[in-house]
Amino acid sequence: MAKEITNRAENYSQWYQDIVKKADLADNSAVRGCMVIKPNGYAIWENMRDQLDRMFKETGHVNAYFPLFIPKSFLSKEAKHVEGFAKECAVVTHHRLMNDPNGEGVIVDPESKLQEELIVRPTSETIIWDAYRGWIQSYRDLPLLINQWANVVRWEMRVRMFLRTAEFLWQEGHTAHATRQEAMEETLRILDIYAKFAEEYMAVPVIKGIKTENERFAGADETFCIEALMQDGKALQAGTSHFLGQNFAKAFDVKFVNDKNEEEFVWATSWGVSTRLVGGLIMAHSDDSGLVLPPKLAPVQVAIVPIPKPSPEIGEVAEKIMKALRDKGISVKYDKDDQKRPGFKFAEHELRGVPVRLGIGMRDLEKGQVEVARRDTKEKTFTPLVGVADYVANLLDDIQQNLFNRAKKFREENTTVVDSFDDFKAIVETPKEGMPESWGGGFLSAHWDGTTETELRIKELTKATIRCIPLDGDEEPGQCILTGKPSKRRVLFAKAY
RNA sequence: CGGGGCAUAGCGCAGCCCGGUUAGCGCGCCUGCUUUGGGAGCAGGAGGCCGCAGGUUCGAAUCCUGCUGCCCCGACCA
Repeated sequence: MAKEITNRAENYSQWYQDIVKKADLADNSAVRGCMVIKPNGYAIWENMRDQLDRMFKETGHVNAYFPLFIPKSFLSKEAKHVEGFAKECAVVTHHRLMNDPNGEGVIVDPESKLQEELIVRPTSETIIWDAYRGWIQSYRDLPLLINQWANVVRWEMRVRMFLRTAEFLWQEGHTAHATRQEAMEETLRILDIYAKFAEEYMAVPVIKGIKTENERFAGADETFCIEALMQDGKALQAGTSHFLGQNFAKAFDVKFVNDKNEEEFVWATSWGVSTRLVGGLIMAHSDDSGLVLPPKLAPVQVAIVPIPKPSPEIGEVAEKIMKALRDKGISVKYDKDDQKRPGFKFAEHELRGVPVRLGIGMRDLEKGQVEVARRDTKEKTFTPLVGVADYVANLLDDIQQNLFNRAKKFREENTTVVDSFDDFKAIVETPKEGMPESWGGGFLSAHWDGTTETELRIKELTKATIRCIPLDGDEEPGQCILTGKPSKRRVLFAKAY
């Protein structure tokens, strides 16, 4: 059939792409590395955005908007920061086009060269801290808790729908604080929000941790992250929260006067999640029939399919069910297309990841029941029409929980404690039965001597990197799996997206 | 940015090696009839500058050169 998708175990990345395309989430665009997010995909992002926005506001943050363009000179003010992003910046050099004198369309007007070139933001620390200098004088101006929803551009070599695109949508929080401790608390508060969002809304279990120096955000003193495991045994960094210390305050000369009338540099954080989360959501739950969405983020939570086709009787019942569901805040769609047969609609709603499908036929009406199909397990059952809204509401909760439990069980089964480099290598390199051919090996918990040199050597030998030093990891003396040198605790390795 | 593959109707493909009338097939689309509890059947119909630009030839989807885009695998990254 036209809508068939590649088997997940056969070719994971093709499977992923098939879902993105056939569930109508996104399209490739005329510009390499950029994508068109279609209504179906954008609706998922909107749900994510709305929930996160709520959580940010509940913790005292406000939204603002800073410019897309950053003067080139700003990037170089923070040495590490420029090092991190220089290789992937789009640069605006001119501001005008003109008709080609040779009649070949338009060309860049050479007369319109900018005095100072502009960088399309890869992230906004620099332009925001330049603005903050003017906003902050006293400790009474702090903390400054600002978030922005924006697009950013990072000129990536290799792109993948949602997971890594040249332009992507995200939120970036940029906060300013009077003390180191306050800034650190903010960094961790946001990390908790991200973890809660991932687990409770995306139904994706995450490990909270600290990045190694090597994986740290350019310009940060400390980077915290949430890491999730995808169904092909590879890790996905789902969100980062950075403790920036006074690096940007010093680079942009942002000082404040404390309550003892002393001048100090401001302490900072920044944090973000992006449309990458949509990619993570797809890879965490979906199956060979298509997208599987957690009810809390699904644009359509319930689809009602008349069997065999719409009729006044069925329509009347469907209306009643829809009203009852909507009264409970459940989004529902009545599929009244009379050209398509039920089987087609079933497959279509499964492909699009609708969590619950209700089927109503004349037989059901006679018996006063509806057929209920859940997307996560594909189980079907019948429930009385009376009380169907309560039944569905409970079922949605159950699906949400089941997806999380399933993903968590998968992660637990694919997290291995390793004590020798041979075992480590074997786990990373050995394909796993029933799993995609590109199996990444899952999470590996192992000892590491704490040096970047060893980290890079392990990456070179196995392609696995240190995803994080888990926050809840216990101190446990041991020996580095590569060098045998002493280690205080285990860290989490994986092949990563 | 390196290595490999692909580019033919909206989507998926055949044809190309070995050049030769109107370029095929499946799905989708349009019309009609019959169907209808898991991707309907029949009949008719529309839809193509064969990725782009050059070249070879009487003649190019097919051969040659260059370009562009996409995919896979590496290096880089969220």
